[in-house]
Amino acid sequence: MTKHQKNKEQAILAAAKEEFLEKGYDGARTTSIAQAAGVTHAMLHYYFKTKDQLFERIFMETIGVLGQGIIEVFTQNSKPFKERMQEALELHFNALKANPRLPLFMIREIASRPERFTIIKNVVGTFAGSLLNTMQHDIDQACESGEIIAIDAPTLLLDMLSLNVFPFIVKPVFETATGLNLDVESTFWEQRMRENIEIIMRRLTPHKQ
Amino acid sequence: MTKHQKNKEQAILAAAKEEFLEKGYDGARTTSIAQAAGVTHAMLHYYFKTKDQLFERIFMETIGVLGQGIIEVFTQNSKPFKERMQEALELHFNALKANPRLPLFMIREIASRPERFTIIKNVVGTFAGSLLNTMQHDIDQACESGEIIAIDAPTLLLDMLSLNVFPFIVKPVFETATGLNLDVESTFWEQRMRENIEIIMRRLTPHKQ
DNA sequence: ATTTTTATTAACAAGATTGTTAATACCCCA
DNA sequence: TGGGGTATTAACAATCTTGTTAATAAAAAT
Repeated sequence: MTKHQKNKEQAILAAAKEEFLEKGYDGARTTSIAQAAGVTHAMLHYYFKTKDQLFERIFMETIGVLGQGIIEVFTQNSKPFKERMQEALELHFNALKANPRLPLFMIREIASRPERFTIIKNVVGTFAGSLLNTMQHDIDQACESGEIIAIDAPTLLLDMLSLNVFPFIVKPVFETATGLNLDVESTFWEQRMRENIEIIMRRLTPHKQ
Repeated sequence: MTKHQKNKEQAILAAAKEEFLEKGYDGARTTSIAQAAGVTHAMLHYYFKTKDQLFERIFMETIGVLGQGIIEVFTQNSKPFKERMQEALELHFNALKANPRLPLFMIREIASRPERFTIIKNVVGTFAGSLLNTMQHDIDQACESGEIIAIDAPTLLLDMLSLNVFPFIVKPVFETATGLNLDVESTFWEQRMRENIEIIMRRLTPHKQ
């Protein structure tokens, strides 16, 4: 681990992340990654034997972010349910805002070559299982106390994910279609987060008609 | 247009649609398409000069479905706003259910090579513009009569799209992660559609607290 | 029936893309 | 200072992929 190596290896990783996130596995070119990293493409194969290996590395390093926020909030128990829900939505949304291209990247890769990702079966499977258990338990409790109306945990989770994740997925489409850049429309994301919270709160709150 | 030709050309188109939807432009192989269609790959280039041309054809033939339902309902004016909203959600959701892989396909392609799709700038741009105008007008009207609470048309449209489209986008991820097949879980989609309608209704309805 | 157009095939060509290798430079430590 | 490992490079090789072409078959037209 000399000084030389670290720099170049890091440069390759950074360039690879950029390229894979942008173009996907199939669209990415190892030569293009090497060029962007400022190294010969033989160097790329020196540090990472194959394109697959390099991809795997990037994929595994980035997958954790997707459930961030939601998971944290539901492993620590305090506060009323709706407050925690609101916090979960905020944390999750902000995690996505910091990594806006991740959701599409994950979905695209898994959809293109599902057979490749049998690993995530275990990861996601057990993780989501325990998250849903906790959620359902908390829901039932909040429901009994009259804080919220009844709802399935999987249904609620999909509601939350749909609202929070989808805007980031269509971001490129929207920007291509309108020519606008959502990130400079500084109020957009703030507004969107508030809207999502509003929707979920209204979904959960018992209303006297 | 002899008998020969039509069969093979159709076979190529069908195989191409399957391949492009499954693997995306970059992952698709013209040889693989030709093979699936049962023709030599020279034939593919005979009917469709290039891979690009074949892709363009598929893309244009399928893009129309995405806004289906929502557009129809908001170009014909009758019934109260919430009823029309419900109908729009149902029609749109069913259009997606009939073409479940389309949303991810579109998003993936546009995200990978936005420069290629400057065409859609005009199509989507003008289309969405007029749709949003109509929607906003109807919203304002329903709002004045006290049927619903105030909301921006773009906000509401993104709410609807998030809820309706996202489940189809994560379908492959979900199925890879769980090993389940959502289409045989016959109640899932029906349930999801009802949930989306419920959410939007609650979002729009003025509640006496 | 003969000519002309269309469909089809097999073989080939150009270029891109991933990956290897053998030679060379660099660095650290004894 | 010199030896052993690590880093780096340029050149090469194999394969894959798209696209062409020239020859042939089939169909249509006159």
